[in-house]
Amino acid sequence: MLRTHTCGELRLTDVNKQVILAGWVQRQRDKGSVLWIDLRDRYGITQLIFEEGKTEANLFQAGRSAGREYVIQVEGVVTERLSKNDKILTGEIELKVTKLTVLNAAKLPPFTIEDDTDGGDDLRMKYRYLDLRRTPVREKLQLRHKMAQQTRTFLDAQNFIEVETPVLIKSTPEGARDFVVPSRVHHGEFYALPQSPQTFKQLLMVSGFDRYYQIVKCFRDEDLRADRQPEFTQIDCEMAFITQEDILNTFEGLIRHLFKNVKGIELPSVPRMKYDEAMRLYGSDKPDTRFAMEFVEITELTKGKNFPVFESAEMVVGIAATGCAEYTRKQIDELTEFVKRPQIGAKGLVYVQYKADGSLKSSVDKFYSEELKAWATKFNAQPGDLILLLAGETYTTRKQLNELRLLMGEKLGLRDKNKFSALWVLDFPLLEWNEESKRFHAMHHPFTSPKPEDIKLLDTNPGDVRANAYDMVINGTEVGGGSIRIHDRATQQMMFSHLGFTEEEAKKQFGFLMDAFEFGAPPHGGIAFGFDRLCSLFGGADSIRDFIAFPKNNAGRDVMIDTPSTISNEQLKELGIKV
RNA sequence: GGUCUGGUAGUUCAGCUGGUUAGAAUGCCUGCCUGUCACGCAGGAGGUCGCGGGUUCGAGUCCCGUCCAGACCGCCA
Repeated sequence: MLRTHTCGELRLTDVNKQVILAGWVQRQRDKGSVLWIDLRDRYGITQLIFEEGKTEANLFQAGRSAGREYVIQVEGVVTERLSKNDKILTGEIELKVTKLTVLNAAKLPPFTIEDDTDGGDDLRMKYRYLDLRRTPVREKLQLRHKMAQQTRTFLDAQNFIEVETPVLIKSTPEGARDFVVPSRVHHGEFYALPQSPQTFKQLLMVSGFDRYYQIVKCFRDEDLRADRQPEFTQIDCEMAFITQEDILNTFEGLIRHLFKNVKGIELPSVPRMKYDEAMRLYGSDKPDTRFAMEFVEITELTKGKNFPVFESAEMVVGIAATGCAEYTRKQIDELTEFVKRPQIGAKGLVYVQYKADGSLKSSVDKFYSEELKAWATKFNAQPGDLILLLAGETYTTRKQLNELRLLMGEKLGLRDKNKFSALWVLDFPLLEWNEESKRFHAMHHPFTSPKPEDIKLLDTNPGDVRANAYDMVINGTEVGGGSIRIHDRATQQMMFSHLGFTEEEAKKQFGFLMDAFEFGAPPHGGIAFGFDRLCSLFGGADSIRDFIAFPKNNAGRDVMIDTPSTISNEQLKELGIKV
C-alpha cells in the first residue's frame, strides 16, 4: 500500500503516529517560514506542515514546488495543531512531513478543483475526470450509489431477483426512435438498443420469475433536455399474480424505503389521484403537489356579458395566488408576457385583484363589475389574493394554466427543493391521438391492458378508453410509470390492430411475445423508475447530468471522448454500409 | 425541425446610443511574510473580442451567415 491512512480519517487520537498519506495537492499556503499543503483524496483533506528550522531544507523546497493537483505521497508524524479549524473533520491535527515523493506531477487544471469551481459546463465536461474530483459532484455519485444499494436491499428483501436482459435487440416502430447497431455478419441487418427491457421482463413472467427487477441502461434516440439523456438508467420491475393495488403498495414501499434510508425522511403514504382529476385540478398529468393553488373553473359565471373572449371560450379557468393582489401593473404584464410566449401560447391573461380592503379590481371590470364577488367566492379567495384567469379550449387552456401555476408556485417560494410530495396518478388514457400520423398511439405502450369495462369503447370512442396504467409523480416530476399488462394473445392482437398494425406486422414485430402468451402466461404488471431523475430529485438538482459520471451534452455529444464520430472506410465496408 | 439566451485574458464575467492604449475578479509567475486554512502584502505576464462576410471614416458593440454551448417547444410507446 502506498498509504497507511486516507486524508479524511486522522484525528487528535492519532497524534504522534507515524503515517503515510497519498493524494492530490489541493492548495499551498506559503507563509515564508511555514508552508502548509492541503492534501486531498476522496475521503477528505489533511493539512501538511513544513517549517523552517524543523523541516530539512530540501524537503521544504520539494513541498514548495509541488503544485496544484500534483499527486504526492508523504510520510510524517501526526501532531496537534496550534490553531485549529473546526470546518473540517481533520481540523485538529496536521502532519509534520518527514518525506515527500512526487508520484506524478500535474499540469495546471483548466478550472479550479473546488466546491464552487470557476469552470463553465463546457470545460467541466471536456475535463470531466477533473470535475469529478470536486466534492459536490463526487457526493452526487455517492448518493447515486447509495440509491442503487438501497434499491437492491429493498427489492431483494421482497424476493425480487435481478436478471440481466440483452442490449442488442430488435428495432420496433412504436415509441421513441431506436439507436441502431449494424450487423457485420448480416449485411443490411441491424440490432437496436433497448428503449426498455419491456418485452423481456414480460417473458420472464411467463418463465415464472414472478418478481424481477433490474437496474438497467436504456437508450432513446430523441432530443435531449436537462433531465433527459440518450442513455439513461431505469429501475425496471415486473411482478406476476398481482393486482394494480399490489404494485402500488410494493413500489410505494420502495420509494418510502429510499426516502427513509437515503435521506432520513419519513415520507407519508402516497396519495392517489385519477388522471382526469389531475388534469382538471392542475392541468397536468404530473402535478407538483408541494402546493395547492388548484384550478377553479368559472365558465358558467362568465357567460352572457358580451365579453367576446370568455363568451367564445369552451372553458374559463384560473388560480388564486395568495398575497399577490398588490402586484404592480408591470408584474402582471410580465405574467401576461409569460403566458403569451410561443411555447405556452395563451392569447392573454385576465386578472382580478382582491385587495386587502375587500374591493375587487379586474382587467375586465367593463364587463363583469357585478360578477367579481361571485368569482372570488367560487375561488374561495381571501383579501390579498390575485386571481389569474385563462380562457379557451379546455385541454390547451389547462395546459397553459399549468405553466402559470408552476411559475406562481416558484415566485411564492412554494417549490422548496427540500420538501417532497409524492403522488400516484392512476387511470391514464390507453390511447392518445397523434396529429402527425393521424392515428391513435399507445399513451404508455402497446402492452398496457385496457380497463375491462372500457373495452367496448375501443371501436367507438378510442380516446376515452382508460388503461390500467399508473405514474408516480414527485414534486411535479414523473419518476416512474407502469401498467398491468395484457397477458393473452387475443387482447394483444386486438390492441395491435387498434394501433394500426396489420396482423402480419404485429406478428413480425411481436410474434414471440404473443406466442409466449399462449404457453401459460400469468397475469402480470410492473413499473419502471427513472433512476437518474430519482437521484437528481433526491439530490435537489434540476439536471440529471451531475448524477451521471460521464453524461452527454445538449446535442447528444460527449465532448471529452468526442463522440459520435466518424468511422473508417474499412469499418464501413466491413459492415456493408455506405454513408 | 423551431424559439430564446450566451460565446471578450487560463477561468468566470463587465464593456451603455459604434469613437484614444479592451477592464475587473480569480488563477498563474516573481518577491516579502512564523499559525495559515478562500492566508495576507507588493509587483508582473497574460487578448486573432468563436469563425466568415457586410455596413461605416471607424465594429467587441450594428446587419447577414455559420459553428459551439445552455434552456425550452416539437419529439420522448
